[in-house]
Amino acid sequence: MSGGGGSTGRSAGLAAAGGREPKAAKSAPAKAKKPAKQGVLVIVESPAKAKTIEKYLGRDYTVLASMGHLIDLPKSRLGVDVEGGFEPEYLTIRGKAKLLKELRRAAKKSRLVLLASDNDREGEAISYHIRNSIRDKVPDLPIERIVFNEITPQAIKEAVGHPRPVDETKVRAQTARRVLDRLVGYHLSPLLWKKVKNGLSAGRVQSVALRLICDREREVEGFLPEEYWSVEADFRKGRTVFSGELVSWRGGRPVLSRAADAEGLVAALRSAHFAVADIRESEKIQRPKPPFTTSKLQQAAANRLGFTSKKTMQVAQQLYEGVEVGGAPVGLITYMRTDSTRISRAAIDDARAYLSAEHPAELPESPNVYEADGKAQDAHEAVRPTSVARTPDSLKDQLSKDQHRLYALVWERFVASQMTPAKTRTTSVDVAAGEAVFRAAASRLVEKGFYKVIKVSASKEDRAESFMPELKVGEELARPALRTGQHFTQGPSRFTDATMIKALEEEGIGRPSTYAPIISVLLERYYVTRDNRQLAPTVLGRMISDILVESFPDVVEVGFTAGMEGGLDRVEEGAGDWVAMIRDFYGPFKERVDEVMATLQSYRGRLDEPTDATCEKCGRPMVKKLGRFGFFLACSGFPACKTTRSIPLARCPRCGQGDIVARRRAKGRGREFYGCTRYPDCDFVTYHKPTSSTCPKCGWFLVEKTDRKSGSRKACVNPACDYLHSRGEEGENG
DNA sequence: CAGTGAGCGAGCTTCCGCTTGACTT
Repeated sequence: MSGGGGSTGRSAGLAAAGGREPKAAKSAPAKAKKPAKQGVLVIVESPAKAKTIEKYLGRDYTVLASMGHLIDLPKSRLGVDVEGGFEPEYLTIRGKAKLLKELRRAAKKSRLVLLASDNDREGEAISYHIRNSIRDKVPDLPIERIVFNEITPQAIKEAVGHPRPVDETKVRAQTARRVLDRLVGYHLSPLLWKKVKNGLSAGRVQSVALRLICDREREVEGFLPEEYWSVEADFRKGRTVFSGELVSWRGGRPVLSRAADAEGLVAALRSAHFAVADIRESEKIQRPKPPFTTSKLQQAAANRLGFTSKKTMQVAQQLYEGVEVGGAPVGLITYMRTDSTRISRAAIDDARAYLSAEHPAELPESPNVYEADGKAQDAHEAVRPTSVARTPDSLKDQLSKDQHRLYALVWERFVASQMTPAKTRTTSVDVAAGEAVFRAAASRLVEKGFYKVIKVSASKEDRAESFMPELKVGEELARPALRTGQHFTQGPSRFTDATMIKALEEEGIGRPSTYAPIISVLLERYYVTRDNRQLAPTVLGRMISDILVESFPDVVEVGFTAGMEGGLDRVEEGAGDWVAMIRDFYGPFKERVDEVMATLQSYRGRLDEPTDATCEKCGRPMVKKLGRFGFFLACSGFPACKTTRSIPLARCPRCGQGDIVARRRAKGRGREFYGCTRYPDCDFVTYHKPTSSTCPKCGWFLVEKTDRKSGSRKACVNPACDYLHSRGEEGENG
């Protein structure tokens, strides 16, 4: 074990970080003897983790939580010495002073401090800042760093036995990351304040996310759907009916772009004989998916449960912190912010023990192993249940509906990941008729494998099974009923929470703790709207994106973060100097900022969108504006005429005079609801967002309703009307 | 399943990444 004050070393680059360089250990034993110091202080990030670890470590150890970073750049100014060596000005984060004081006081009473923040770049920085802070007050106290990648008694004890100094190269990489983000964000944002509107923001991550949404919108708008037709045949053998699709015509792929083409083909087959030409059987092995990372959890919860990323994280946090299970609160899942699919040996044993009792036939001989993604920082395990014995069913009464559904998702995914594959047998039959070939296929799950535990998380495709009668090659079939169908090619889809996070993760942009906030910030700034779960840019969002792409193309490029990460890796390997890295970027960047600031035209005032509403006071047209509380209508005669109104979403079906507008509870918080402008004369209200369509049955307007299975659909607001718009069956693939 | 109601109109804003409660200005 290295002695007290261990972590000295080459840290010239970090002198910036608060000027708290380790002083060459002064003669330590000079101090007057104090009461014998008891115990070891361990500092982790999360209080829930602290509680667990304290149990594993026993009496000699006190475990406290830092709740993330305690030291950071100031909020109200740049806080980076861009004239000098880019030294960051580090301060105690507002509101964290008390906590930091407590940590120092606890350190003073200890004989050793073990810094156990997360085993990644940010965690190293957290440890570094805490170490410096404690060292300022208690200079001679030994402070060491320990790391572990899973919360099991063995892993913790192992870690405690192998302390090391804080890794200052890693800290330098984090400093570079922090400073770069600050420089980008705090220079680009004021540019937008000046050119567009106060309060706006831009940054390395949010601006790329916005750009992706804007680029996609352009593709959606530019897409021209093309009409095409299909021909299907409903064959019959005995009592079984099976369908085949036309796949070949005169030796090639059929091209049916008009109804007449399809009908002509059907006519040509009028006198054809239908006979089985080919039968093929194939088997497909489907392996279970790896356990959840944060990103995959958010995607699955969005797709299966209709949760936003934000909601997923809120509910996951509840499961992590614990729910009363037979008296004491028990953490039901492991830490929910992770980029790893790794699973501890103990958890694998837990799953295998459960499976050998419940599903012995689906227990593989050896555990399934999921390779860590190369990019993962891997500080935590995958998201999994803390005990497989706590099945979703057994917890049903103790959890809220949302908690239960999310827990089931996590549980099923993890247990399935340690089970045998599923096997599907597909029978594909070609039926020839004249110059046409129809193909019918049926799939059957011949070995259920991991699907035995997939219930809540099963998709429609998972459940689908189809049947095919016994057939022989050459066998003649009765003339089938032929159906033609009109289709249109499907264009690109707008991003949803799920696909946005997937795209960001694939590009290495953002971290598990930031995926949900990225989407939230775009919504809060009114850059983006989320309707029917789809993310679409507002006029403002496009304007911002266009300005940034035009003026700072490299920064809002998806590859920018990857380039930064490359630089950080070199810093971490000791091959690069973080100050040089920042200087190389900042020089040209700042020059460009100044240039744009001086030359770019102002977009202020161009934000107002014309509408066809007229001001009831002066008759001038009204425009759509963005205010502190969102969009509203204002008279274009402002400031001469100060009329404002909320944006009408529909005509009130109850009184027929008022408009339905979006409202929020006092103080701006709470869920949005939609009520009549004539309140309190008319008290019509709904929590469902109005659409522009009217009900074909009763004439009231339709609203968006979220449907657990298939996303959202339109339904009539009229409680006395049962109209439900059924979604088309298109868009099934992808 | 239940759950509900102002005013916005120039002024101090903003980044990314860690983590949870919340001092009273």
